[in-house]
Amino acid sequence: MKISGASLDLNATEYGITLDPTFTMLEFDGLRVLPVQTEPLIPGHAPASVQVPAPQHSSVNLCAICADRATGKHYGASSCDGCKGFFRRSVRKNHAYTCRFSRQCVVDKDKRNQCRYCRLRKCFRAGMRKEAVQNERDRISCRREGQAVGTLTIDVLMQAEAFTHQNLSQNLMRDINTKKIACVGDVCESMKQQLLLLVEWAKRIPEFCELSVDDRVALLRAHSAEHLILGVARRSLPYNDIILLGNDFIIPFRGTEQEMSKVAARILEELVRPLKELNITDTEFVCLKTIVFFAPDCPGLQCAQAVRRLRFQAQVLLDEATSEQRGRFGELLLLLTTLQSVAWQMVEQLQLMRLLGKANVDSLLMEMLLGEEATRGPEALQASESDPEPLIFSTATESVLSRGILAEHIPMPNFTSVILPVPSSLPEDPLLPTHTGSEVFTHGQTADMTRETSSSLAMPTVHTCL
Amino acid sequence: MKISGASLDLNATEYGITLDPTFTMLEFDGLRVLPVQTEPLIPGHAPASVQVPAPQHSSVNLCAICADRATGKHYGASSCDGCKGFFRRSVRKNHAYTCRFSRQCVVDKDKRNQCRYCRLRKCFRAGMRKEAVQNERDRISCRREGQAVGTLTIDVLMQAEAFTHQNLSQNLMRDINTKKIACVGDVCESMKQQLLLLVEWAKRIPEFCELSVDDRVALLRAHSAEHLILGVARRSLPYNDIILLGNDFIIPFRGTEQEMSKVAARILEELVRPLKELNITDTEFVCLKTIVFFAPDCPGLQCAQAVRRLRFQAQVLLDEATSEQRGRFGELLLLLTTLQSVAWQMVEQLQLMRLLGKANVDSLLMEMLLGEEATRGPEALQASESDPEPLIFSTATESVLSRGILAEHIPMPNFTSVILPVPSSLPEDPLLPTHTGSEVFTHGQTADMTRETSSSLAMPTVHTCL
DNA sequence: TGAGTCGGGTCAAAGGTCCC
DNA sequence: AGGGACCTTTGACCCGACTC
Repeated sequence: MKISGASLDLNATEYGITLDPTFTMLEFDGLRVLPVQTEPLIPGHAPASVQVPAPQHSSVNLCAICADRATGKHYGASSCDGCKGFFRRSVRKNHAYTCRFSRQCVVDKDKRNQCRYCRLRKCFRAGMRKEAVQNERDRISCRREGQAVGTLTIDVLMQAEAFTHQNLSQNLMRDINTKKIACVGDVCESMKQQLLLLVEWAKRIPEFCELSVDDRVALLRAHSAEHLILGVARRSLPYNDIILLGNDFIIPFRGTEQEMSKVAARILEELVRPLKELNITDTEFVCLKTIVFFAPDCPGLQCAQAVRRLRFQAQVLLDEATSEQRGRFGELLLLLTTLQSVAWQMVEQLQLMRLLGKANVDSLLMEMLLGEEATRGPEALQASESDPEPLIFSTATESVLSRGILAEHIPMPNFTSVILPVPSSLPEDPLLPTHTGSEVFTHGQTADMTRETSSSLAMPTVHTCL
Repeated sequence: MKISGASLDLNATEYGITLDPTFTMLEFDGLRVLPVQTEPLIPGHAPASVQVPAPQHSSVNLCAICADRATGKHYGASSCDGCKGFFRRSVRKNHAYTCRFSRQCVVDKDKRNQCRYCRLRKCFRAGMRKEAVQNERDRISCRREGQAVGTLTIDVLMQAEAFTHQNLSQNLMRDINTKKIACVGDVCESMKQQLLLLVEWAKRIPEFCELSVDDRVALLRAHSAEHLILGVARRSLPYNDIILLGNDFIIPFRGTEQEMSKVAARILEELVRPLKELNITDTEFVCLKTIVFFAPDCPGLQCAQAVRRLRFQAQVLLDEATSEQRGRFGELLLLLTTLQSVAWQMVEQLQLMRLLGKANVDSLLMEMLLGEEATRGPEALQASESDPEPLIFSTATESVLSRGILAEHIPMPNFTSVILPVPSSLPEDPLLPTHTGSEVFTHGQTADMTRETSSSLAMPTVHTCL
């Protein structure tokens, strides 16, 4: 805050009392030696117009303190740069000088640095006002400092994202009209691919890799449905009323299977459309994705506080990435409630279709989307819950219900599994060769990829992917 | 002028951590403007686009960035000449500033030159647009409108909120230990009270009253569960591990009925705890509530765009109410996904208990929370759906499932009802006499209130409440 | 039409920088 | 550890096209 209105007054008083009892700023306004010149200035016209006692080197051109060449009026007095700087520094730092002699030192160009007390006094007497010295301002120089609130950076997130998009440009090449309409099986295949990519994406975030295995698994399980929806919505941004899957199939707004049409319509209407209107950038997208990913309320999280910090960093990054447009940050964040709603509807739909035998849901989807372990049926899961609440239904339908919301907050039981090594930092080359990437993720080679990524076990689970 | 050499250091200490140096403000080019509204605003009324929390005097004359005297609207925000020039120079020269502190510097008349990063960011947040800065002297013929935020104000929201809290202080008087533990019936009673209060709250927002009846009903139905949870979380903030209902019953963290304990635990853990940590203010609370309320994705909404604008205004108000603390706005908004999750779990739990006969769910709860009309069973609702999708289950269990998520986006069929008059603007005295309020909402008089509020029909519905 | 608004621009006098 | 020559930024003020 403002220090020393008081101390400066004290300072001035001190000068006034010891030297010149009549010394005050107001009086100086009156008995100013130099003309106070506040008349309307004509632009381009020198302010020296009025008072011209001496022809050439009028006093306006001379420093009123030391008679050096003046560079203009400063703080109320025509002065040189030296006296200007001296006055500013003295006032800013609230310096208290003392005269070693009898306070009658000559202050001129040569001797102005011999007595700071007398120089400052002459500044005041020449009309300089301490009020004209402003607050310290921002630095101009371009040297950079300051550091991050956390370690999460846009760069890391963008690189992780780039990895999952090596097939995107290829898809864009092909005409959208030549793509085939997806059946339920195609959708499931695409989801599986994307979930594996999500795991790979996460593994490229060093902060994720530093978490415990259980927490990594918990995070991957918790909001995978949102990530699928978010990803598909982003991929579909360039098109109209068409959802483009990761394996190059499409879901049109109309004319698809009933089971998928509702979710598809909501994706297009409630997510793709707003995202189009916002014209979301890549930076914003990865921030949103990261915010969804580091979900501190995720059930069974051991280190929820660390996850909360990471999400905080991510949302601050998004805030900064959007700060040029009022309301944009909020609009993007509010899309997450919509995303959650659509994702849950998709999960319920999937669960329903699985129970009706309309969809062949494999173990990875079971674990990450439906929140169940592939090796067990829903009954086994229920039996393993520690909650003593009596079972209300024992039919498969209960599973639909409980998977939706209730069971989301039942911690998964740990089970032994093979954990593949996790990189402790970013790999030397975070991007796989483009060739491999585009080949692996092309439709028709899904099985290869699955086998490749989870090689040590026949059955893919989140644990084995890590 | 005042001297404040120490202020920066003070700030630095206060802010603590600092942030990423690589950030630049002006790296984006083609950002579009948000939910574009070109609606005709009342000329001459031009509400201050942004206003500082406190003053209610003519904020139109104050600079939205630094609160200096404004010289008019510049680049989309009411601002002073200094901020006008600063914004133009920054945009023209494509400056990239860096905050030396933690990007939450105070920007006011005295300190506006201390951090150009934070000043520029505040310019954007106040509504200034890069596009409004022209390159040369040639003017763009089309005189762009100043993007006014809207008519929603903190004052109106706070007054509406005050109405619903007339009984709060009374409750606080009584010792928390003397309160009784709620049974399921008490919870349902409390919910009904609170839902009626929600209707009254909404009716005190002029912008709500200007919507069509169908839209008003749709909004009230859409997120009532979230409002119940949000309200109960806020009411419980002063206590530890105890949920305080509106009718003065309590739900302890442990020792309540199984059906309620899970939801109660999540409310305490995932909502009350973070809200305590954030120490949410009343202003922030009403903004959050309003954001939840004006849900543009709400099914069956005719005028979704208007609702979107209102939510936009509300989130900008929240942003401004939180702008002094970095990350706070985002943390508050992210609580809404948690709120949604908890609310849905509560609805499923309630649905379950209703089906099991454990809870006596009356018609208002049915309509607002479970999304069904009281006069019909679930079968009737399904039969009225226009969607030709074949029924999969015809048991009551299907209803549980579909109510959860699927049916949320099935538009409710219209039905004739009695509509009580809606005030077209704020009533002369927006607050009912305290006497009436505190009596009506005291526990034990719920039946009276219900009868009073929906007097024209024996059966309360949202329509009749309006 | 004439006052009001909001783009543009200018430049005195603030500021900061950095070698001495 | 200042001093001061030299450069940058600020903002009060003005102009002019356009609107009401």
